Amino acid sequence: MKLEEALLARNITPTAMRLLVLDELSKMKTAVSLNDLEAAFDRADKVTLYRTLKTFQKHKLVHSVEDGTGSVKYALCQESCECRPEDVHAHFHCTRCNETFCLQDYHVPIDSLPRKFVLHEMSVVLRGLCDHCS
Amino acid sequence: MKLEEALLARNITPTAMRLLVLDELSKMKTAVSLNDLEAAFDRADKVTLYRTLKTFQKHKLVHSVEDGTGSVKYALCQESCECRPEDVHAHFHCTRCNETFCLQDYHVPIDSLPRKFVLHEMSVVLRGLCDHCS
DNA sequence: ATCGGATTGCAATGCAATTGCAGCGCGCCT
DNA sequence: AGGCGCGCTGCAATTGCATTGCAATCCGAT
Repeated sequence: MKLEEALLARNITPTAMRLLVLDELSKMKTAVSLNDLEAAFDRADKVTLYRTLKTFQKHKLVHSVEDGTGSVKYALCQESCECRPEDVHAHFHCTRCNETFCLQDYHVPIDSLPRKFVLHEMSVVLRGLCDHCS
Repeated sequence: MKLEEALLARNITPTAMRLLVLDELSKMKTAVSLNDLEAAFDRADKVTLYRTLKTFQKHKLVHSVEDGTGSVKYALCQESCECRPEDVHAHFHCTRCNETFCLQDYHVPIDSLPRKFVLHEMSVVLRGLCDHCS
């Protein structure tokens, strides 16, 4: 099955829980918070979901965004993603509907860092109104 | 006095506390957290410092960064700053010394947002090693 | 069948941000 | 000069999210 393959491809041992979480995430159109994810399940322990996301993140299956709402949001990575700075896309947080979107093809040019600064990761968050709310 | 003028220019009524905070901030070379600021004073209430920063921020005397450490950092705005997206500069968080720098002249081009998305603010955080730590 | 490491669930903790309330100071009005 | 009101300050307490410890459970390998 496709979901299981995705886990294996990232060296994550597939468990029932993880498959369910991955399934949910793949249905999500926006980046979701831990609470959002919990709400998508009838009964699932929040900490387990938390750790599942952490595992996914460690293996680069999902990436996280701090969109300024105080709670971290998570979204699936693209298949080719290695979460290197050049892989990073921007995120857009709508201050009206409170959704956070992955702007997959909004990449940020990385040039002219000050001398001797070494870049490992980057995060770009835009805020405003999304297409539905503007 | 110069500090007092700065407050007045931003329509902030100058108080002893605020002058002290502004003085401290102007000495800081990096963006600082509430805890950092508190540590710079012998005895000052954290909540007062918190509210002072909030006031400064509302009046665009300081801007804030969420650098991913979990605690918000604050730094003085440039004189001309209105905190509009085009005023925004990037921030660099060194994962080794844990300092967060304002990259005053690292601006981010804002082009090609998806249709009907309206941009109000933006935040760009780079992570890696600073010049001292690399 | 058994063993051991990984996974899950539940309880509890840590920490930063935020709010409520009381006291205080300072300017303003009479 | 006295009194009022508003904003500022300090202290106590609460909220909410992230994170950890521990016990129970599952699953694959021997």
